[in-house]
Amino acid sequence: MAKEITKRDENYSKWYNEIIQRAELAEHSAVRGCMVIKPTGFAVWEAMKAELDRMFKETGHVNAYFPLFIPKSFLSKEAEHVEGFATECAVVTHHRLMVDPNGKGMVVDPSARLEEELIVRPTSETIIWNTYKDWITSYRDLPLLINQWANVVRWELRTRMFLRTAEFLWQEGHTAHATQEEAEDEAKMILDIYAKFAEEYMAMPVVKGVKTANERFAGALETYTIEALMQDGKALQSGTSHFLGQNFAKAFEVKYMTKENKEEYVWATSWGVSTRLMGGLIMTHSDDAGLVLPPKLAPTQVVIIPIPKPNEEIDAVAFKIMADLKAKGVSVKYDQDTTKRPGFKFAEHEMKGIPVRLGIGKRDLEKGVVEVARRDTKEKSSQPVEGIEDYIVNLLDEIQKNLFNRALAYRTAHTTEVDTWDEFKSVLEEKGGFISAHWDGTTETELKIKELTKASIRCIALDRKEEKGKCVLTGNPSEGRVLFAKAY
RNA sequence: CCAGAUUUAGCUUAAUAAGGUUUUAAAGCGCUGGACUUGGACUCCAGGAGAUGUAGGUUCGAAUCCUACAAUUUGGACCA
Repeated sequence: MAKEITKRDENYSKWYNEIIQRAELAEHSAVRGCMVIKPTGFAVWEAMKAELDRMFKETGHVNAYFPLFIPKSFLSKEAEHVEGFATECAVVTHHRLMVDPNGKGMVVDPSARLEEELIVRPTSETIIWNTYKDWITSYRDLPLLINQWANVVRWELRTRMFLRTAEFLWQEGHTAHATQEEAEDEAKMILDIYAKFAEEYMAMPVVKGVKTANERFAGALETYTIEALMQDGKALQSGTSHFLGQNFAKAFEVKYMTKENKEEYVWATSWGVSTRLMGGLIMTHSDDAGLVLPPKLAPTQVVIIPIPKPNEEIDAVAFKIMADLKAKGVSVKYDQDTTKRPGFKFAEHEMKGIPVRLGIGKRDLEKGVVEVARRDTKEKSSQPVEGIEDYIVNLLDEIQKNLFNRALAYRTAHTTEVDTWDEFKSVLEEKGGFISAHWDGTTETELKIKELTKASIRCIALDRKEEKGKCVLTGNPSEGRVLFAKAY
């Protein structure tokens, strides 16, 4: 295996794939478009999941589980919804195999055809709303705030590790409310949770916004999104929260009795983030030396390396430091492998993104210090063994902040206001990133711009300032700027 | 799904511009055992295992040429 990985500015896609391989996050499986998430990668996902789950529960949501299979007829009950997913569904048609009468191996038993074909869920709105119909009869049953952690399948034609795979893991929240306002508030609150999670835990700055009609979830009245900017200047839609209005309630006849004894349709939301966040995490922070993980999500936050190899004296100090760190809630590993040299270990743990490395050698011990190397800046310093645990706790915090600030600075530097079409094209071509420009509000213009430049409207930022202007393409009046970018 | 590229052992690569001499497909790394080693992927000794993506075709003879399929990959179309 080569020592170095491909550099970001040489071939970003290749770099991304190599990081995943070398950091042992995931690998391709024997099934086309599906990946194996390896223990290291899954540990990061579990850390993300644990925090998100906590945040959902804190705001009154509960977990449940709905079936993997959805009767085909369910999917077609909401017209826009089915249209959005029809082209990427895996369909179960049979339930039995038999020995091939003409040869070796197994074939599908033609007599075992299902009466109604089943769709492997691409998302669960339909099966869930079919269920909610029975659960909701009174205003007393509302709001209904349910989340599920599940896998879904979307038959993608072109896949990329974590960013777009045929099967992926996610959470999908599905809520029912008595009033429109309550449902809209729910969708926005979840967006806030997503943004908070992305920024505080993933150290990934995001723009909160709403999608244009064209980019909206199939079946939603409003789609809120968090958009992040990757190091290659492309945007990543990282989480979405949808206000579904009464579309699904009407399609599945979900009505409740108000206090006034009147029958009303409920108001709905759905929202989700997926293992795609892993892709965002990798691309936001990592560098040409490998993966960089923010301390709050790193399965191992500190690694201790004995130089040149473990001995009694070094072990004693290492175990003491480990115990002190563990007592402070820091996850730490002591690399006692005697078959690898320190230099190899340094590079290996850098590749895997461990935030802090401690090196302990005889010379260090004589001086009562250890070497502390931080992954984000690659800076090294000697620190006294005495009180090292407090130093590390602060350092982890500092690294977490630095990663966020660094990513934010990148995004700020790569968000460009443009007012002319020529400028739009040249910035997109030469610099990339978000382009903040006026848009006349029509789908027609949006599609035209996409056709001409491949840039789409990522979102209309929630905090954008009102500002009269002229559409960058058509010159028609505009109420404010929107964010354009090429996207994953 | 469209266009291009790729596919030889766990990984990386070799096998003359050209199908054939000992091609009985070669090697390095990794693996196993040992030595050495106080700061960046060493070095040395010993050991064992391992491959031409799949299916056809051309040929006296195919890793090498052709076709199809598959997977991967880059760019695109499509896509919450």
